[in-house]
Amino acid sequence: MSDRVRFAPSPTGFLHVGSARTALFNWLHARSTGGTYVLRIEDTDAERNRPEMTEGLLAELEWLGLTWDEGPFYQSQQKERHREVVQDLLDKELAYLCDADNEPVKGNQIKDGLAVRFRMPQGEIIEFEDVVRGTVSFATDDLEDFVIWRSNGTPMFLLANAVDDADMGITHAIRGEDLLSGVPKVILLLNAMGAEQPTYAHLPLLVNEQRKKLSKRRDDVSIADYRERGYLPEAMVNYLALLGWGPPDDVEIRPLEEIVELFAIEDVNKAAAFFDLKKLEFVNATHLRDLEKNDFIERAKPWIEGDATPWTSENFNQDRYLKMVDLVQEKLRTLSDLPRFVDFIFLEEPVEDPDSWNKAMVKAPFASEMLDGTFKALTDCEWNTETIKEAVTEVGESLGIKLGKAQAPIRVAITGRTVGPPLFEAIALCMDRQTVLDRIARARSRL
RNA sequence: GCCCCCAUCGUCUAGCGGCCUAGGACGCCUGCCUUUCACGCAGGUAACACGGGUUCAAAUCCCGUUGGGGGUGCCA
Repeated sequence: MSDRVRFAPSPTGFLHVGSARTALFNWLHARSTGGTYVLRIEDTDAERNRPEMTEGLLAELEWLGLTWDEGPFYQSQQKERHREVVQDLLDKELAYLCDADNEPVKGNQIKDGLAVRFRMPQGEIIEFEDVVRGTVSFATDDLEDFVIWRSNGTPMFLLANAVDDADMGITHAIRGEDLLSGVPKVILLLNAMGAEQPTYAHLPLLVNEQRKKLSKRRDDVSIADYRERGYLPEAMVNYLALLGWGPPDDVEIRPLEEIVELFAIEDVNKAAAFFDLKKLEFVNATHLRDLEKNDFIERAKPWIEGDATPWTSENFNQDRYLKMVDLVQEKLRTLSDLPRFVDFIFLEEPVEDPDSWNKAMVKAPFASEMLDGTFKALTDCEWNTETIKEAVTEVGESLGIKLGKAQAPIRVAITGRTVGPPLFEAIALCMDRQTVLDRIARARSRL
């Protein structure tokens, strides 16, 4: 029989990077073993459960390419089944009723206003084999009776989780280590139901710089935010796969299809992993660079066409943009970097970066001579990359400075920044002479 | 407090008793290239937490210590 795994998030309204990693590892296990990947929404907490909360979750999973084979199933729809199991446990006296003060109440019938607690056996050792952690064991003496049915008539997570996994024939429970200590209770529940227990695999937690579990409150954990900040889904899953697992051939940057071939849940390691934005940026930049040009253009559209662009749609020029793509694609770390690499060709005046101005103009004693000389040289030269480069080079040489330094004031005058695309190509291909001369003159007048 | 888990460069990892004077990647530093750079290339920095065992041999096995994390809800 083939493996059945599930990703079982609670509907918190967005997809967390830690959850995404769990989803990914489940998905990888299913795909690499020919198993089935089920999506189940654990929405037993009625107060927090609103249908729109799951929409974003599903959208982000699809964006990442982690599509499911079955589901989404909603745990809340199994309520009657859950009730049946709880009642059965009451009948067998493996559970008991209790009131709001946790005082036991006589009776063996589920009743509104009363919760149901599972009776923890004494003197037992619960032991299980975790695929990533090895043998793990708990003494029931350290565990307490726990609620399986709320007084408001809804099942608790442990109960619903155990019942649903059993009913759905889940063979492998792959999830975060934060759920490890709940396992003995689930095993007790499964035993009481006479159900088989799945194989467990507890993934190492994703942590922040303080080595604490990534949290919604203090850390950037929303997959949607990363999407909006210009990260590619293939980069996200690629990076996430590297947290807690490593490719046997040391090739880290690669497509998901290859990771599927190499992945094995047994190879996942135990230690918590720091979510390193720097490395994510590197992975993203690499995937961005590897994009075929048309694909890049397609993916970049939201950053080029929306209302949020620094230029107006009338000033945008598609032909010039397409020429710029060749010059900037390899330099970007995220797609959100794109606008500021190309904005100067579409704006009336370049955006002025104060640091750049200070560095290339104020602190460079030759800045005004460079601007004057270049203005003159560009007034009547031919308009192509080589002649423009030559002109700037010559002006620089006449002042005794190399091109690297000489181009800086020109770059800042025209683009507003010291960092940007190759300057002469951008000017020759995407700007007209008058605009360039105007910008040089304007910068000169401000020195 | 109690229970559970974890421990290789700053970070992510390779290593599963000898191939390890510990490999790769990110970051950082240096140099080269050069039209800036967030591109490329070549180098460099840097780790087996500590203490006991076991063994001819330990990063790899065992025990302890220390450190870190997680869990201990009528949240999931």
